[in-house]
Amino acid sequence: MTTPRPVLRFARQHNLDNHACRLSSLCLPFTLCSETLEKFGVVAKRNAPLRKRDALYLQGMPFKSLYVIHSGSLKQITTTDNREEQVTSFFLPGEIVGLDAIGDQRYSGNAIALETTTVFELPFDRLEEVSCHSPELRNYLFQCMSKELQNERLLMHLLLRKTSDVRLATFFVAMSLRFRRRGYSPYCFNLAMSRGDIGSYLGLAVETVSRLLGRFQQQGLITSRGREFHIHDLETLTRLADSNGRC
Amino acid sequence: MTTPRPVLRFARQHNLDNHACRLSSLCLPFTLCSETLEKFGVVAKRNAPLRKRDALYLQGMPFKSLYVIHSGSLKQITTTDNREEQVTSFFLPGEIVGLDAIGDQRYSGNAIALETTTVFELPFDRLEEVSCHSPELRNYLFQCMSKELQNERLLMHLLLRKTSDVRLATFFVAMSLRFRRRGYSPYCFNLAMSRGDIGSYLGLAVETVSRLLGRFQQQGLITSRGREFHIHDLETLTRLADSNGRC
DNA sequence: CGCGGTCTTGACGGGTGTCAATTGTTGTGG
DNA sequence: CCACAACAATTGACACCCGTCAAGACCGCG
Repeated sequence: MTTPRPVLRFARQHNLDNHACRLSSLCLPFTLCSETLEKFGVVAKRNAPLRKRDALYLQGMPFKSLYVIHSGSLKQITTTDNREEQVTSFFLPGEIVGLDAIGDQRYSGNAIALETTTVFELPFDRLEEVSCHSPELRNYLFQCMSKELQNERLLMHLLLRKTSDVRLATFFVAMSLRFRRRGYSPYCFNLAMSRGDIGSYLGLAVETVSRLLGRFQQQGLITSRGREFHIHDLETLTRLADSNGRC
Repeated sequence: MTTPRPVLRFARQHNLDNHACRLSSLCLPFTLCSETLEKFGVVAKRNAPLRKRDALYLQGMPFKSLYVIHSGSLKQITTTDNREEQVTSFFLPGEIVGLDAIGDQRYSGNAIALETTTVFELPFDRLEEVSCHSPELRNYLFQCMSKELQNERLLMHLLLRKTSDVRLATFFVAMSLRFRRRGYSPYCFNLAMSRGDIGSYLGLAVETVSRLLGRFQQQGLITSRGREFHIHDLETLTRLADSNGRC
């Protein structure tokens, strides 16, 4: 038979030589003083683009670098002992990938490109070097991780006791925020992930996601054509996300 | 009427003078070289004990210090815009409290003592100073946060799609592990939190928790008398926690 | 002893996962 | 360029888990 679709092209892309590149074009979630940004930039290398379904890293690989998404998007999938696959995160442009790998020095899942995606690589040993002399950078990293930890904790614990519609509404509000923060329209965006990915991320069955999308559309909250989403009533969507869930 | 039970004694305890104290007696989740431990110890101050229901800090208070539990236990409760209260974490001896506050420089919930509890205070500005000259300490902090982030992410996303029995089994297995790591028996321990706290943490109704405890007991997996738990069959409990949930 | 809070147990209904069938979309090869 | 296969998304029917409400038991504490 024909060679199976090469899901992973990690080796290939890893052999390419990278060129140093400024990060000034990245709208990072926090503001950095230009000096710190500079130092950050010195460390960053631009990698060759990933194509859809390529892996940036694989679960269990030794941790070497953090990455910042330049364009495109990633999902992180963790496989449990049980052979269950679980989407644990989505990453959009400007967001830092791999923070959860520092702890045990291994990546905690497969990072898969959802579309053509380019990233900057931040070798962690270089980061550590630089952070010796730059308190700003050090604090920046601390803040990134702490914020993510806080978000994750609160969001997940909230979602645990909420109905599917609240979960999905929360998802859209969060996505809208992330796009707004990047300077894009918070009302109209493409989500490269599949319904199945969204379901896995939110702990819902694909069918439920699909049904809810239909209902939201019927209620005039959003319209979805394929993977393009328009948000018409962000306010009630937000109210729904903040609501008790079980009413 | 009599003065209402003083739930919060933060001010009182904060006015007491603290004395410096070694952390060597703490079984931290990761091993530190003695030199780093020393430096850590220089920073630590021992605080006056908290009584049950006292708060170590309150949601929204400016972040100043991390804390390490010496004895006792804490829960962290976050109140949403909606006046919903959500238990986001439990902290046992040796564990670090407050990591999720570094990001926005404010504590993200109320830290409430579940029993008489003593903590060491680690003023963050001192930590930052010391971490300038100690790569070990810096890395240790990074690792703590990263590990917690990874745990939280995977655990929560897994729980999202699991049935109540799997959630509770997971909770017990995790607790058992945490006690074992501290050198205590993984088969017999006291959990100072109420059923309601456990339910909130796992996203389950109190009644469900109670029913499940009954079922587990009936199946010979555990026995529970009040807040004292004996684990009889950790293996099947683990298998249950790792199972698909919906079978 | 009696009160308030915590825990347990029962009955009921709605939300959501599972299974199954259909349609739409993407990508590959003739 | 079309045909076909593989995959993704939608829609419906049904069962069952679990949240809600309600009542009662247990416990600590004054």
